[in-house]
Amino acid sequence: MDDTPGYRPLYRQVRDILVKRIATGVWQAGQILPSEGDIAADLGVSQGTVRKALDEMTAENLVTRRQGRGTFVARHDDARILFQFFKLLPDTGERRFPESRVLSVHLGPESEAARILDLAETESVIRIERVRSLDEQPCIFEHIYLPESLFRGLDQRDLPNNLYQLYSVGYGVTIARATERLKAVAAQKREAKALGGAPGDPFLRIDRTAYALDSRPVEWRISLCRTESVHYLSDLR
Amino acid sequence: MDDTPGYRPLYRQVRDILVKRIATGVWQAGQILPSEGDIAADLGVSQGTVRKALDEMTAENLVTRRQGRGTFVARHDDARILFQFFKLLPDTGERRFPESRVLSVHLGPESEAARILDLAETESVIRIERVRSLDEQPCIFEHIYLPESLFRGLDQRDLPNNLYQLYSVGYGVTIARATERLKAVAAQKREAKALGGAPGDPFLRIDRTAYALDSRPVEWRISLCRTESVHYLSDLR
DNA sequence: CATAATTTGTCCGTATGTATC
DNA sequence: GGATACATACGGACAAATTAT
Repeated sequence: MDDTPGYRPLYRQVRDILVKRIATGVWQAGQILPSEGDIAADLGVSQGTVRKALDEMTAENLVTRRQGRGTFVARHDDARILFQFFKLLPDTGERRFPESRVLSVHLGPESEAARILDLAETESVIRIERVRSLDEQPCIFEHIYLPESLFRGLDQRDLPNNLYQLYSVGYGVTIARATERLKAVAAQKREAKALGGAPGDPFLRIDRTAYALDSRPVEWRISLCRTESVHYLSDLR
Repeated sequence: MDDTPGYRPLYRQVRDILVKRIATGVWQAGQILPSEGDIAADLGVSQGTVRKALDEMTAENLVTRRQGRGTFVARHDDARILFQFFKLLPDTGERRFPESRVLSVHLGPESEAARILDLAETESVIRIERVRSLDEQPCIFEHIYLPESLFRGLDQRDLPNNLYQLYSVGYGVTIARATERLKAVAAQKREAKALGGAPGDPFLRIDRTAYALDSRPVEWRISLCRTESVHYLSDLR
């Protein structure tokens, strides 16, 4: 897609400028952007060019546009998380947001996490363990790793269900996209017990790396799921 | 998305017309479309409107556009299948197309498949079983169900590795998108043996329904995967 | 409640750039 | 070089939705 860094179309340069303004907090989550015309005048380009830049950003889920109202910086509200980042659904019934119960929060170096998060091996990492439930039924055992440098003090907080909103509102870190790698594995004793299964049961293991607006990896997450009555949904198009 | 069927923007009406021309074989896979200007003149709209319609179709992987050359109906070549429809990758090394070995082909009614494919319960269904390998290592046991009415004679053919290309070239059925539901399950004797595992081993079960251009379900596929050294890749954005 | 102003959505036309043949 | 086709950029006009007056 971008094999010629020597030349970037104007609308893409505009996009980069707008993304940077969001990334650096000039425009914050939920806030309204200036109108297309104002941005165009500000940057000295045509309204159509701004429009194309915003169209791209809409496709990337970075902004939402509403006719007659304006363009808004996308928020990590529950609805968005649910559709964009939470792919585990009950076999029957509605898509729901899972309840979370935190088991532990630790702090210290962790070499594997450091490698994935692109940190020095000795850098401190926040490690969270929690169990998530759908319909009062525990079904996900989750290990989360964060660079402490980006989320200082997060380990002292009461952790909400929707972590990505906390990253955004509390630390100015916006998760823009993620990559998940799935495997089927045999349940360990501890996870099995927490989810009401038996050791050796087949569990779905989701290995997620999440990236911020500037494309840096900022969260590593391992989710072990008991998929008796839930499934992972993937749309191919 | 389409909550007001009373009004469709012009560019979307144009899109629908163009999709129908592909679906009915007026323009076939791999063929070049008329230029934007010619289509615009033909339909009596501006070139910009045709452009927006084609932009949408590009995003849906229905056509590919190449500057200086033209717009082409997307083909189900190996590269496209590999990226759009085959999400299972080796843990280390390159993305590769799996080899396939057909175990059996049967023909007859099958109530569960009929339900998913939206057929009458008595309608005949083609059922294919095959094993797929990555790097000489069998890792997928696959059950495939097709409506015989759409694919008459397919059960008598030599089945190629790339089935979607056969659907397209041989039967004019273009797979446009698919939905996959993933679970972790315990391996059955037969599947385990075929893939070199043991009964009870955790296998990844992929339940796929694939839809044609007109949004009708035309293929149901269950893939059981031994994910020892491969994983399912899902990009969230 | 009606009207005006604002903002995005759609549609059109034109000119120029870039890639391909 | 020339012809063709898509890509980019600009500008204008009207429609539809929302908000302020």
